[in-house]
Amino acid sequence: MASNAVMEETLQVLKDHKLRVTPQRHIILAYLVSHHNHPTVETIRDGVGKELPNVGASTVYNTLNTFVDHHLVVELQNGDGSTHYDYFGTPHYHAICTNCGRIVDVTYPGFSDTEKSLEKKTAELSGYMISGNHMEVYGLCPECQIKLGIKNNE
Amino acid sequence: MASNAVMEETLQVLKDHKLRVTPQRHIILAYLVSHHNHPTVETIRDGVGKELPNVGASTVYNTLNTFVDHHLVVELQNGDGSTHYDYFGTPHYHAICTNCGRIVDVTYPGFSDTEKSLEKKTAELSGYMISGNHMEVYGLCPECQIKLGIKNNE
DNA sequence: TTAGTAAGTGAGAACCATTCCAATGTAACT
DNA sequence: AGTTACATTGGAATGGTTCTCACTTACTAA
Ligand SMILES: [Mn+2]
Ligand SMILES: [Mn+2]
Ligand SMILES: [Zn+2]
Ligand SMILES: [Zn+2]
Repeated sequence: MASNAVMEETLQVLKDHKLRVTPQRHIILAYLVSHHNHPTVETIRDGVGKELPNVGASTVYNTLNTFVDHHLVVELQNGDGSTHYDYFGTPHYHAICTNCGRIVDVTYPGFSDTEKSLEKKTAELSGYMISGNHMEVYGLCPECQIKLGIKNNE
Repeated sequence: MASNAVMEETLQVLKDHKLRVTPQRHIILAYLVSHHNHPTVETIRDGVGKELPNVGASTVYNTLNTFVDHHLVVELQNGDGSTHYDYFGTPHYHAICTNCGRIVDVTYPGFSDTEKSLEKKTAELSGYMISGNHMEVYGLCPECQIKLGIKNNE
């Protein structure tokens, strides 16, 4: 469940974006703000089951699509067939395990400069009017390295 | 249709990867090598219709998945609902139009260094054993800028 | 405070890209 | 040429996402 502070913060975020404040939107956004597990729609429905026992799947999809349109949330595919969602409060990118699908956040000092530089170069070379980017790095997560016998469990 | 040189090149690529050389694989790979339009499965089936009039959809999917497994081809989503495929002979990344879905190739001198640096930092920070990355930049393509009245058609 | 209204919700049907299946065909090796 | 493991095919199945529409609700302007 989301803390009082998170509920206030998300209420303000919805208002700032001129989105109608419905219980569904408020609770789903609060869930995303307080969980960084890159959940699927199914995971989100389970996660908000206490507060929204009868929320429709279409409502969750509609809500998330609205958040994506307003750039509050980003979509991620990790190859397991369903879309994952991520509240994007602070800039970061993702490392995705090619074996188990685990998604972890990554950032480092200077990442923002790398990003800006990539966008600037892209604008010059392509003529596109840039609005954003996605960077993902693929590999085996530490657990899968052990599981597959590639790295010893020290 | 693919040139003789492309047919020889792709034949060798299949052999190098120890893939059985079937007409379907040979022709589909040749199509991808000689078309940089980031086609969907439907586009590919149309494109090889002359040489493979009765190719099954499942064969195209199987073939492409095999190529992806062997890192010959990468998958791209541009939000239009179906997957796009790209022969990845030379490293580059993509600018994707958020309005019409157009995908264009981008690269610049030093891009490879940016990539390597990102992968190295990611390995250090996440513990993942890195095998690759995807970088995408989003924005409005020049045509859509004009179409939407954001840029004047000079 | 109270309509009035545009927008959001929910259950289920529909959609459709992709995968699965079982039968048939074939590339590669001997 | 014979063997065999693998590839191809068309059709059925799958399943994540969108659509439909009757109902409800959050905002707004008297
Ligand atoms: Mn994240
Ligand atoms: Mn490309
Ligand atoms: Zn893993
Ligand atoms: Zn465009």
